[in-house]
Amino acid sequence: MRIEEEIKQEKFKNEYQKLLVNILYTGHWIDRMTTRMLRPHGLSSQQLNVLRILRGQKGNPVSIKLIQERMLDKMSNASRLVDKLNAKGLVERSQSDIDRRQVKITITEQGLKLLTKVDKLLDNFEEKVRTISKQEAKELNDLLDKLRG
Amino acid sequence: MRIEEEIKQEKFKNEYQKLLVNILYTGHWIDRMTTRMLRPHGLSSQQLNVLRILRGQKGNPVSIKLIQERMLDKMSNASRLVDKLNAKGLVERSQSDIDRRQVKITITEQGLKLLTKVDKLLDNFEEKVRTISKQEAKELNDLLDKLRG
DNA sequence: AAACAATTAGTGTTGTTACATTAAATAATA
DNA sequence: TATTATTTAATGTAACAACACTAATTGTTT
Repeated sequence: MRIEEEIKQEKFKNEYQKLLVNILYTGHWIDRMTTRMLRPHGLSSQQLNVLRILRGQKGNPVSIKLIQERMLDKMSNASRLVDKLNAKGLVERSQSDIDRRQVKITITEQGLKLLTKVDKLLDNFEEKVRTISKQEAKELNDLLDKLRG
Repeated sequence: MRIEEEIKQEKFKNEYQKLLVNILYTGHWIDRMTTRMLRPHGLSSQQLNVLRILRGQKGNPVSIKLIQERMLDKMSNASRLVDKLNAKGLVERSQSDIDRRQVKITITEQGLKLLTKVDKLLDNFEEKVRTISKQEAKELNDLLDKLRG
């Protein structure tokens, strides 16, 4: 559906302004979809992001700082997100021996299990997005990268 | 900058998953930029969105429902946003005569003035985005529309 | 007309985000 | 070594978002 119809605005100042709106809108759209899929499992999309980062480290403990750097939304409070995941038993925290400022976070078995379950759901969403070809997806990726300069 | 570098993740499951992440990331990026530009003027990006919708109606009074439909983020509380704008003297509200459930919102002179000031700032941001060609911007727009199905 | 359904705005609540600030530990420098 | 700067994590705060729910009004059906 054209962005003009989605937000019922037929005219934009130019193609660039329309693009900014379109990216924002599509981002919200993706966020909304994934949030809804995650809710029944008690996860927010940011929490999922953290879990995936931890899994990406193959069980190696990871500092809050590293999580922050890798997050989609860098300004969010990794500390508090980890708190919540910890309360649910999905991650564990321990003190670092080398640097006592640092905290080491690892994903638990339970966390990994939840991830695999949730991944399947999100695969379904990804399927829906395959209305564009692989080549087009690559073009989009390149253009977005270029856009951010 | 490539998305891989931005979030320090070198591998994605496939081009589609990368695309979802890339759109989310770029959306946040745009949001962050505009939020920062607006802050000195005491506006949030959602509030700006509402003001622009009102301006688009050329002074005609508009219901909360219409605002909601046209907003980028449809689930947000148009009521409360209008409250804030009203408190700042940027919009006015009155009761509708035909349907007493409805409320009519109009943008004030002050609101229009603020908008033109802020528009200039945002034009600067738009300039930054012109690293891609007009043709590429159009391609991006079309692909995003196609993606959402 | 009466009963029921739908629409419209507003509110209560919970969680999240952005940003500033603090506290503790470590690194760098005089 | 003592002092200062930097790094790391945590927290306080204000604003915003998502969703469910309520109240008032209007529309529809019998």
